[in-house]
Amino acid sequence: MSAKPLRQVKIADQVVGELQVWFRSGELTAGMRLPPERELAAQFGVSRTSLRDALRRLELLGYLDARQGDGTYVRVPDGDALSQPFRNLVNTLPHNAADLLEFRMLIEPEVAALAATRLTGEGRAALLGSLKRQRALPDNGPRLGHEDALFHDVLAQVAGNMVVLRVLETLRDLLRDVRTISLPAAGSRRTVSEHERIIQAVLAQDRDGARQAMREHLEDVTRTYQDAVWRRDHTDQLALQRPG
Amino acid sequence: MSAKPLRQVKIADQVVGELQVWFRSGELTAGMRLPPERELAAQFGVSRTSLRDALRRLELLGYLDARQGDGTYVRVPDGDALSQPFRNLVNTLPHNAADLLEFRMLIEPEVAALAATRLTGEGRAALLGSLKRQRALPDNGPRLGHEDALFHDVLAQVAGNMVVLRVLETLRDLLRDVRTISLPAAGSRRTVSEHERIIQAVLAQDRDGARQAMREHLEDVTRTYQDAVWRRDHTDQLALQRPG
DNA sequence: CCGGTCCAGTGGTCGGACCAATCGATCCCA
DNA sequence: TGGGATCGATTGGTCCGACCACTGGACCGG
Repeated sequence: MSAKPLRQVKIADQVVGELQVWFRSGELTAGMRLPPERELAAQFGVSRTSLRDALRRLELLGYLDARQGDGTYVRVPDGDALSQPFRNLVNTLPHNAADLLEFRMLIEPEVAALAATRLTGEGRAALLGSLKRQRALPDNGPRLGHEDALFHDVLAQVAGNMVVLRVLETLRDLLRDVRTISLPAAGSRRTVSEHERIIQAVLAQDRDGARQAMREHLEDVTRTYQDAVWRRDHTDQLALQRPG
Repeated sequence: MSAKPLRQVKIADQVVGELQVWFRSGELTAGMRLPPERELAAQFGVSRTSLRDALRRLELLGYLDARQGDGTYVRVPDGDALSQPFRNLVNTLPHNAADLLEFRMLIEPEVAALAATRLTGEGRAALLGSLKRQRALPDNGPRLGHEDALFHDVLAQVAGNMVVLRVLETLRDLLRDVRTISLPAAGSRRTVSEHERIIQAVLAQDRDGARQAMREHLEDVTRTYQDAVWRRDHTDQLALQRPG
């Protein structure tokens, strides 16, 4: 006679509910360590499987942080968790390099502009450190790609929006072909000098300058990439005709 | 000596990645049933535990629907499914809502600018149709939110970038509650007139004007939202002091 | 042709075992 | 005595095999 459950309530769901109640009671505050899984499972009267299921969900939503060999800690969800719908979306969508590149070109100049307005002492130090490491790089060495990614990451961090930071990371990951092709073609000297221009503008808190520098940098990367691809496709044709 | 892995990569994470590859290959379409868990686990060479872990994550994000006794089905996440797990997160932690609003403010002005440069006959018709419907709306009726979402969708469609379109859609879903707060506060007249200004700029293929109009519109929305929240929180305080 | 029954297959739950990472106490040596 | 290496207990991560709960469809009887 009562409402029929359209969806069988899973045990993990109930546990999630109980844990949320526990959270809201204020008894659990950020940084605290939860009891061990085996203990919690016994306490709730469920198997460790179901208990873990509940914990994983809360972890995915950013409320928990499980560390192997240590414990599970309470934390307050930040943009890291919120970025997941976007990351999954981009990862699931059919890959279209043009759309992804354009998307990045929409976002990142604004990120540079934001960074210029939100520069802190830490941010200044991080940017200078990145610049120093980039300058010390050997020409076209294998670490250029890594430092390049790191630079963009630091910049997004200075901008202070975790969601945007993670989304940009995902975009870069999906566009790694672009990087491996266009970076060597551009050469580390050119890349680093373009980065330097961006950094200088941010350090000067020149909002428009930072945006413009980043825009030109990305346009340059895109152009180099397209040229390199065009050249590769055409030399491939020639290579087939040559021995070796 | 090499980079230290800050986060141990879990098996379920890898499986999620492989499933995402499968998704975007187009081989899996909505409504399809996945192979049984036992079979999939064998196929990926992992235990059923880890495989289930991956499936549960994709289920939480709205990409899968598991039915006991039947099977696990592929689905395209609608706004509800996608935003529901995260809605609490947005509503209870203002910092997260701010990140999302800022993210939107980064993207959408550029989308408006893009739309202005890529306007086609179809796009013109769609925008005019949207404007007409918006004008015919009763003041603060229930359909205002719907038409508002539709307007932004049409605009992104005119801009012609599928990735950006879907990202903005997700953003709006996550911010749904924000909209229900700020829209009535602004009133439909003001909202529609701001939309109209954007549409006019796009129709005139005025790139900078469209960007600027959208930026001001979003700033207005954000300000209205913050005011409304501030007022709500403070009237809550007063309500506590009053009887009833 | 209809309705009920039964059964194979599927996701959900369980318990136990072992692996792997971490922390901290302990021990050893300079 | 101080510092560093070692080892063990603890904890989350993974695997396995079994069983439960539910569903859809085949089968059967009227």
